[in-house]
Amino acid sequence: MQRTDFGQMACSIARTLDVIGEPWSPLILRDVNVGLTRFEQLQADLGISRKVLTERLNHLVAHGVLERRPYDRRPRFEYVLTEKGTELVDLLMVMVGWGDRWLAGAAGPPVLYRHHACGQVSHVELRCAHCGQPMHAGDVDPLPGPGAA
Amino acid sequence: MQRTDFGQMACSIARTLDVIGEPWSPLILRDVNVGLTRFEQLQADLGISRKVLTERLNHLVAHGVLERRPYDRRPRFEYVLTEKGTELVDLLMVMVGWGDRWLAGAAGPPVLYRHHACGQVSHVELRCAHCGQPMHAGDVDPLPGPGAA
DNA sequence: CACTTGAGGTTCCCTCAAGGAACCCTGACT
DNA sequence: AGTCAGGGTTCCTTGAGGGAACCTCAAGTG
Repeated sequence: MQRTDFGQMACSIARTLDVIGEPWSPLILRDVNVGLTRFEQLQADLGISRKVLTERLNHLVAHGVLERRPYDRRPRFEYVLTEKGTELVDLLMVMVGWGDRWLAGAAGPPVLYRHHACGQVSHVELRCAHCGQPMHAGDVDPLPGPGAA
Repeated sequence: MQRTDFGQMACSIARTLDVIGEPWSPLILRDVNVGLTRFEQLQADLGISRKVLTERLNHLVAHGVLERRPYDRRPRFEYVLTEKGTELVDLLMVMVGWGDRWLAGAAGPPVLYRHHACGQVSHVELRCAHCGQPMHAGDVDPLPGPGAA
């Protein structure tokens, strides 16, 4: 697929895409996050080619997003999110928010999320980690960082 | 690319991927967001094939994420973010946050962001739009929504 | 013991998308 | 009329995704 190597670019967006930018990868993480952790479960739920599923899982394991671990004395394995992978779920939640708002149509969102802390059906909002105020497209200025090219 | 049609799935993640899941699309949005709005600018900055760039721009325009508009009496066009597209930048900011944290390495992040409201270099944090408390992977329960399959 | 079963892949072929270079079209400028 | 630049389009080659068939290992069954 991606013949251009995004991982070498001096851009955190490109680097993130190098890890989860291939087709199916975010959907695999979504499924793993809700407990579909085995090869057969993922293949059945997604309808993905077994070959591609193998490639994606290996890639995600190689990048430390998933951990492959045995769950039986037989050669059976499940894939679980690492801490690195768990934090990627934030990205999925933002995708859900945008998709719900702009793509759900008249039928409404296919899934709702109840927030444990308040018990309400809600969605994510982006805030500044420093001051807690909203932080969106026009609210920041980019500056060259230490890892700039 | 994506031969499987994610747009038809009853999942906001899959639907979002149908819009911006193809290779290069998030990087195009990143560039447009920082003012690289013309075909030649995008092609030069990204190093993307002209053919693929054409396809991506048409796709993003067709989905209402970008607007193509003339900026000269000659047939010259620029691509600008719609409101729908501007809200997608949230997704990019979360990708930046994750990439900075997990992929930047010893060199540190290539770009820093100063938040207008507080003036500090900061990053985004996900909060519940209802109660304002943190909202991450384990903080929600999914429920079937009105648009469920 | 041989036989079956199921998870977790691997191999094969086919099609179509990405990369890349060359080419084209249009309107302004000289 | 000739040139130039922006914004594409066309063509070919390579390689990734889809899909079906096949393989392997260990446990369970008779």
